Amino acid sequence: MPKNRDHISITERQQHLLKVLIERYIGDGHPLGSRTLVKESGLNLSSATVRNVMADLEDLGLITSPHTSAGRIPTNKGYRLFVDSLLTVNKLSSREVQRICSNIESEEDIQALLNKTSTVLSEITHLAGLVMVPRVETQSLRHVEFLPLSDKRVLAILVLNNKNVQNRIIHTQRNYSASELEQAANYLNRAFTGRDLASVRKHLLDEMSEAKEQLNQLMQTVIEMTQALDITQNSKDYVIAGQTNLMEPGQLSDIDKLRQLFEAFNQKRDILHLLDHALDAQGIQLFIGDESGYKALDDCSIVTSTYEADGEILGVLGIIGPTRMPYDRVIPIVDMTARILGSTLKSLN
Amino acid sequence: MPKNRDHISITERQQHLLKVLIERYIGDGHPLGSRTLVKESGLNLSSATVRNVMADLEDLGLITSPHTSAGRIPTNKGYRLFVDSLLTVNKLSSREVQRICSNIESEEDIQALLNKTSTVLSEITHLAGLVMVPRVETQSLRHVEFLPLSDKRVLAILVLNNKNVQNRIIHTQRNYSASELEQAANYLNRAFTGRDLASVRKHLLDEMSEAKEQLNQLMQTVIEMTQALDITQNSKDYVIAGQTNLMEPGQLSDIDKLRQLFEAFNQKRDILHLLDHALDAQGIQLFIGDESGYKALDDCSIVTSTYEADGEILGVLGIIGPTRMPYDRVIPIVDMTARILGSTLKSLN
DNA sequence: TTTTTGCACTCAAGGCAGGAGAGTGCTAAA
DNA sequence: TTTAGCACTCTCCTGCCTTGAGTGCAAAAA
Repeated sequence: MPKNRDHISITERQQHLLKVLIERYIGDGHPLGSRTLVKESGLNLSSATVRNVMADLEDLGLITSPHTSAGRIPTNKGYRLFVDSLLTVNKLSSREVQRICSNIESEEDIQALLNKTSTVLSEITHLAGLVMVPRVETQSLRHVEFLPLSDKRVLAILVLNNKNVQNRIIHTQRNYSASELEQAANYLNRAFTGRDLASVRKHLLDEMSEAKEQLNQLMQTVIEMTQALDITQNSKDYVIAGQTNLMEPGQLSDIDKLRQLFEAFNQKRDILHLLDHALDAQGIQLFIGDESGYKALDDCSIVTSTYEADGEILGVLGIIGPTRMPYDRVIPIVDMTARILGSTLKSLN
Repeated sequence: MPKNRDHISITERQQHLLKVLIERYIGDGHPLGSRTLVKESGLNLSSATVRNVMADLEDLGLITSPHTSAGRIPTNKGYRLFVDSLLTVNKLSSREVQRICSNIESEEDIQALLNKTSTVLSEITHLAGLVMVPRVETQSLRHVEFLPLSDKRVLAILVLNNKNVQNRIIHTQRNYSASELEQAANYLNRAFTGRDLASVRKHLLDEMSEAKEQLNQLMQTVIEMTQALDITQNSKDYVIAGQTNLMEPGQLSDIDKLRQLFEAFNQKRDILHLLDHALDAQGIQLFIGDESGYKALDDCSIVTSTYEADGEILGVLGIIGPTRMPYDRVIPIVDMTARILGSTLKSLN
């Protein structure tokens, strides 16, 4: 994750002009020339002076020109400096907060909740919304159920808190009868309801490490069912909404880039890696352009925030859009949405 | 569903030339002029004669020219005539059949199975694959489970045959205790396991219509749980794969059209309506261009087939792509995939 | 009557030149 | 350090011309 934190020190004036340039460019997408910039900046300078400043900023790698005589646009490095030290984020209007709340809080099914959150993010920002599903290992067990299938397989159904129902097929050493499985499920339900998955699993694995022969029939069954709790496998996933916003005229115009991006969405792998990274850091995180390290995301920025309940990080959500996006609006929106989702999840238990 | 079946009668020669023109156009995407067409056709005619024929075909609305002096391309009506009476479908090579089989049959989870089927369809045709999830009402009940939630709500979990696990939250008249719900579930499991959902529901509704007071406590609970079986609500869904194939250079090139199409995919509504229509007719169904009746699909053709097991139609699958697609290849692929999915689903029970 | 030949016509696309507009970099003066 | 002046460089648009592919029509040939 190459992040240019090598603290470039630039003068007040350079800062101010860079800020104005980026804000303006984000606004209308046109490269800024010295003439327009000096007018916009409110400074009492000639365009020639501004030209010199711009040349310096270009030397620092903060802005660039698409071609001779076309004005300047920010580079990724420029955006990075901008969001790190120049950006003034507006607080959300209470109307917008209200809008997010009312959309999210009405959902009672967890899948619908995540979908809705993603949709709200995309609609309010006109970008694509991403919501990673809450980490399963932090969720607590509410109920388990096992059904025998043919060929030494068992269908395991886990109900977690938040009405989150998971099911998977596990392969066992031998066939089990319905009543054996029922007993095992009863035992698990009695002993572990309300405990989080990770600790349940750990407890059972510890038990397994004791000499197997000493365990009675029931416990052996229970132990074998433990694999149903191995949620590391397919638990990582995310929900996306509003991809089509990225196809709007003003946005990413190169169809080939767009295709690569959509392929990344479908593959999910790269996006999940990225979200995983964002999960490690608490709070807001930005990936600008190639900072993400994935080629398909080169022309994109991703703004994420972890969401949490009771101080525990449950997952991460955010938006993805072109590098040229209104960061000052997007950042507080992502932040607020994460808070609301966190508290909604909490109240859902 | 406006389908031009007003049997246009055209001469042998017209047919032959139309066939060659369409095949060629599907091949390379360039409009055909009289010169090239006569060479391609193998007929011993001058280009002028062919020009006259082409003029006639244009009058009949079967071909059109994008602009003066640009050769001719098929209209939707032309494609329709082509697939209805001119098309010679190749049988699939056993290698391709093998490819479909080996990909599909290895899946044991129903969701994974549908995803895989969709993916195979898209990969083998280089178009987007669609698979509608099997109609729930034809599936049989394997197991039910009810868990009490707060606020007069109950979480219902239905396990259908095919390892298909569904869950939904239902709102009840009053709060139920865990043991009440357990009894109700036990009753249902004992009485109805193996029967298909529609008949279970009907049976219970009949029972309900009897004077309510006469029912004992247990049966009243059972009756109230019936709503969990009301699967008409959110059961309709489909799986799509390979959308990005439609963004490939040769395919739909207009980004705005593409956006509308992707929006239709996300909305799901229109696509589901269309698939529903295809469900009514047994076997292969084609919608060419605006025949579908949905604006977003104007430049697309959809090839679908119902899939079935034991003579019962379970659902529908197919592909979607530009009107200019290799129908002779696509049709047998869709057909074969439907057969294989049907038999795989059957063996999954 | 059908097919062919010959010819005028149309249109898209590509190449080329010229002008306008926007913007730059450099140098010399303030 | 800032400014003014100026030459220069691009893109973009416009108009113009040419080329090539293809059409439609009418008269001649089969």
